[in-house]
This record gives sequence, C-alpha cells and structure tokens, in this order.
Amino acid sequence: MGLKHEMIAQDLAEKIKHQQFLPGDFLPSEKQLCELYGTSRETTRKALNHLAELGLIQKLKGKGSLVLDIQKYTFPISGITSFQELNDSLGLHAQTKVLQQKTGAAPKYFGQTPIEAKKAIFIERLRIIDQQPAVLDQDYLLDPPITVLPKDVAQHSLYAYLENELGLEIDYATKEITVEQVEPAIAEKLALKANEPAVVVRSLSYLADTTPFQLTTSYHRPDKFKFIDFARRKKLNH
Amino acid sequence: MGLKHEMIAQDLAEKIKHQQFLPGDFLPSEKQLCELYGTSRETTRKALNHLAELGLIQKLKGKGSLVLDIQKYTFPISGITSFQELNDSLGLHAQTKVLQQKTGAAPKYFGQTPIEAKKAIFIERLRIIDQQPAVLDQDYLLDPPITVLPKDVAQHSLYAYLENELGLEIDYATKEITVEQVEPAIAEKLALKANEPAVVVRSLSYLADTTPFQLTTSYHRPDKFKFIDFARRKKLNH
DNA sequence: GTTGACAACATGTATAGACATCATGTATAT
DNA sequence: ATATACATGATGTCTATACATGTTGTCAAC
Repeated sequence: MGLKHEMIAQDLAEKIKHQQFLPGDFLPSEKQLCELYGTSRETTRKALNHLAELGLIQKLKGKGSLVLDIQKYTFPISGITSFQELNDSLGLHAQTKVLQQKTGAAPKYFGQTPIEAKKAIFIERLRIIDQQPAVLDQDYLLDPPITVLPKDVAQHSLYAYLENELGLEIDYATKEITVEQVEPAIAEKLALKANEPAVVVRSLSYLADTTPFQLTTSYHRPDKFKFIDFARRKKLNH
Repeated sequence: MGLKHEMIAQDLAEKIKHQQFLPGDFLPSEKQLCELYGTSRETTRKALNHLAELGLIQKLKGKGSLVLDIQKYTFPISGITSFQELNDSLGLHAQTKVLQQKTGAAPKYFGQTPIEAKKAIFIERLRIIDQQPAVLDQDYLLDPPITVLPKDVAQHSLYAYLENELGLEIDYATKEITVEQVEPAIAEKLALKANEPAVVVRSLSYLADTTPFQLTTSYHRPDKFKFIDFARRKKLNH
C-alpha cells in the first residue's frame, strides 16, 4: 500500500541522499522516469514537484531536474520533525532525560488561540548532547485526543507512538521562535549563565482533521541552537 | 497574462484575507470552483493545494476545504520575504537608514558553500521600528548577475527592483538562524547592552536558474525578534 | 565562420475522464 | 427506535492527450 507519486519521490530522495545522483547532475527526464516507474507523466511530475519543494532539486524548463547541493543537515530541521527523528537522522546520539510526566489541566491559550481541551498530559524532557544540556522540552498532549501515554514512550519517540500505535495523522503545526529571559528553574536545568537568555520555540501541532493535539515549548541553550531552513519564494502575499 | 491556477489561488487567498471566507467555513466545492472560474478540476486542485501548503486551508477528504484560522501576521514571515514587503503587509511603518553602499570583493564562502562571483555590491541598512534600532542588514549583491544598483533602491525595495526592473526571477534561499555575540561595531549600531547577543540570520538567495545572487546577514535585537512559521509534516526523511 | 531555420526533446499548463475512498443523509428492514 | 444498505457528493489518485514554451544541436544559406 503506497501512493505512486510518494514512492517515486521517496525512491529518488534516497538515491540523491546516497549520492547515486550528485549535485549538478540532472535526473532522468520525466519521460524516462515514467517508463522506469511505469507511471503517467502527471504522477511522475507530482513526485518531482515534491522534491523541488523540499529543495532537493531545481526544475529547469526545457532542460531537466537539477540535483541541488544540500548538505545532509540542511533538510530535516525545518517542518515538523520530532527530536527523536532528528537525533536518528543526524546521528546526534543525544540522551533524553524525562524529568516529569503527569496529568493535569490543559493550558487555556496558545498565544491568541484558545485551547478547547480541558485535560492534558504534561511531559518535561531534557535533551543532553555531549554531556551538556541542550534543550528543555515541555509538552502538553491534549486530552482529547490523547487519553493515556504509556510510561516509556516519553523516553523514546512520542511521534512514533502517536502515528504507529494510536494511528493519529500528524499533519501541520504553527511555530514561533523568540529569544527570552526564562525563569530561574528553567535556566538552572539548562545550565544558563546569569541573565543569559534562551531561545524559545513554541509550537502548536495539529492532526489531519484539524484537531490540535500537542502544545510544545522548547527552551534551547542559545549556543547550541541552530535553525536551518530552505524556503521558496511564494508570491501570494497580496 | 497569468496562469490559471495561480490566479485562482490568488483570488481565493484575497477573499480569505478579506474575510469573505471565515475560519471554520468551507470553500465552495472543487466542482463549484471549476464552474466559477471556468477551469478543469486538476487546475482548480492545483490552486487549492497551493493554499493548503501555505496553511490557509485544510483539505478534508469527503468534506471540503476548510479555512484555517491564521492570524494575519502569521504567514508572510516564513519563506523569502523582503523587509520592505513585510513592512508593507504588516503595516509596521518602519524606517530604513542606508549606512553604506559600495562595490568590492564578494565573500568567498557562505558556510561551506563556495561563492563563484568575484565582485559584489555591499549594502548596510539599519531598520528602525518605533524610533528603536531593530535589525541591521548586510547584503552582498553578487556581480554577476547584478552589476549596478541605482542609488535610491537600497532605501526602498531591493526585491521590487530586481524583479520588476531587472526582470530577475527570485526563487529560493537557504537560511540559518543562530544566536551569537557580535562585534562591538554591530552591537553599537543595534544599541545592544554589554554582552547581549544578537539573533543572526544568514541567508543565501538564488534565482530560478540556480544562480546565487544575494548573500545576507541580518542582525536582530533579540527582544525585537520573532520568527513565525507554518509547517506541514513531510515524510521523506527516511 | 556566422547566422538562421528547423527538428528533437525537455518541462509547463490545461483538459477530460475513470475509479477509489470518505462523509452524510435517506430510505428500508428489523 | 435502531441498524443496515444505498445513493449522493465530496476529495484523492492516476491516466491519456494536447498544446505551449524553453533548450540544444544540426544543417543549410549566406
């Protein structure tokens, strides 16, 4: 079970990552890819457009699909990616220390957005890289839709549990990055110097049916923080 | 002159922004939109998918296209957007002070990416919001492809000049956000306190033909910095 | 040698149609 | 009343085709 255009995109992405296509190379033409995968042109084009959005290739009219020079660490960071996934795909071998897990009331607001769910599971986790605290994550998993969370999930991949065990479809999120002074308890956990601010990433994540399910605040040590993004120019802003 | 699917997307985006469709509403069905705009279904769907990528709507299978509740200031910030465009679309009425404009050698590297162009136009601009310095932009416009820059362009919109006057197609960029201690000259221009770090956004922007044309370093006062993003979960990371 | 016309091939845009899947209301059978 | 079955209309995926436009090499004319 798999959609054709996604499988083509997946396959080509793998081949680019494994350097079977090098930056500066052209991918096979759409016609050749159609024959190769046994699909129609529109389907092949859907896959190529997906890769272009991700910044893996650049489509040049009349010429072909050029493989771009994206360093490995450039692409997984933007978008919605769990720390565990990042850890795996970048080989960070970071350590996760679960500081708290309890149930309680859900926050009433995220910025100006009111939160409907009344209950939530609260998790606090410290991410340690090279024996140094790097990130403090505070998560509220909203109930509904998430009613229980087995004890060991927070230690491993939350997203894998939600997607694979509960069958939830994680779809989109809004994020906000600021730099702030944080309360002493948090500063202490991150081993910040006196008056040193933290990078605060607040995000609200939604399922495919538009139900919000997770509210996260991540506090990053500023010297460990790096956000890398690939963006295409969109022309729909009035 | 305009592509059908882009014009539909543009039109629907306008109507959403002007609240002719409210968050929680469904857009007309694809079939109705086809009749309304006199287009085929695939063309209409291209427009809707574009809006979904931008976070303006959520498509629900079997139901329709739901208008999401995105605050105005949520969407223009991500992607590639010039300060001038942001200023206009958010009504910041910021002030731009051009500190320097000169020609010289281009930097040799951007991170690990080597830069081919030898010459460049260097511009330094201070963005002032509410009488307070907020951002210091240092731009290198690479030569080629940009050989000259009229004196008053830096004061207004650089991107409008490049796109409309020179006919260049600005297409994509890579960005990197970090928090760093900056050199005293820069700290002074931003009126930073002693040892106060700045948010540094480094970006390399490209034309549609993959030519890099601009190398920007933006230094933000941390208390004025806010990065807002809408992201969809992509599943192509192995 | 340079230019120009042309063919071959690439991607870009748009259309029409088929079939699958999901949501929902309605009518029927129990 | 409840449950089942079905029809309807929505979006999702895929195919086949046509034509437009950009790129490049070739070959002929000058």
